[in-house]
Amino acid sequence: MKPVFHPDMDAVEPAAVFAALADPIRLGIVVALADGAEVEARCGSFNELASPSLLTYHFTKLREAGVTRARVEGTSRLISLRREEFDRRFPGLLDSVIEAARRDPNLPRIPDGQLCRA
Amino acid sequence: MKPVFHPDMDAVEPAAVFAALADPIRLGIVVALADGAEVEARCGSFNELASPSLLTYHFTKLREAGVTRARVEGTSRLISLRREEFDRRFPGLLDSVIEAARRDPNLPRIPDGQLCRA
DNA sequence: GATTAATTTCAATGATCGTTGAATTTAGGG
DNA sequence: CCCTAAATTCAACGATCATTGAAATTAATC
Repeated sequence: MKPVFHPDMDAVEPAAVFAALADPIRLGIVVALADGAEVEARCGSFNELASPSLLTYHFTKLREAGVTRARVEGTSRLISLRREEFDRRFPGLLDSVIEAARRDPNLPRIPDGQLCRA
Repeated sequence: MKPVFHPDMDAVEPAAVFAALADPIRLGIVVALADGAEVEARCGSFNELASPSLLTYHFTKLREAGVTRARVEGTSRLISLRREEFDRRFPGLLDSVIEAARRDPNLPRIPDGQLCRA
């Protein structure tokens, strides 16, 4: 498995972050990761948001914007928010983003307990 | 002068807001409006960020996303942030957005005192 | 009413975006 | 070693994006 690229948080530009958040599916992923019981989630947990191929595309966008992290484990990938690092770089931003997105009625949601790391 | 459209703040979607903020020039406009001495600014105040034609395009994006307001006065248009309304809808978001953008070293800046409404 | 300054409109461009589907990689279990 | 599950890669598509420049609008001023 080839290593996954994660940008230096200091090199992450605000405009790039907002570009990553400018999509309902990606916002849905962020909210699910923030609200889910598990800190890490398999890509497959999001299968009802989009096709696997499209999910890979969206995960890449989020990861390259510094929002998420990906960890390889066997044939799975575990996705999580880069909470602490991101908050240090952009204090308060992720919280208000999540709070804003959480109230959006027509964001794609994934049922509770469907996020798993196993 | 034909009236300018402003969306109902309740109808503004988070993803659309982030799309509006996902551009350096528009972020520069938002920061300038937030930090400038004048609450309202003429479009022409931003002439060194982009051509007039391109500025119109960017102002439209910001306005349709609920971020800014435009008021017609004579041959000019006065741009301002929709602060209170926006904050009521998305508490804390604009503040952390501006704070994040303010620290971006390669955002286009407009010199202090160059914003004017006259 | 002609002139001028501020801004918009419009058509055109190349670039990027979100999406699809089919083919490929990778790793674990029989 | 084969099979299956999980996810990526790749080429293609139409849609939207940021940008340009030339032409049109609009209103204050002479």
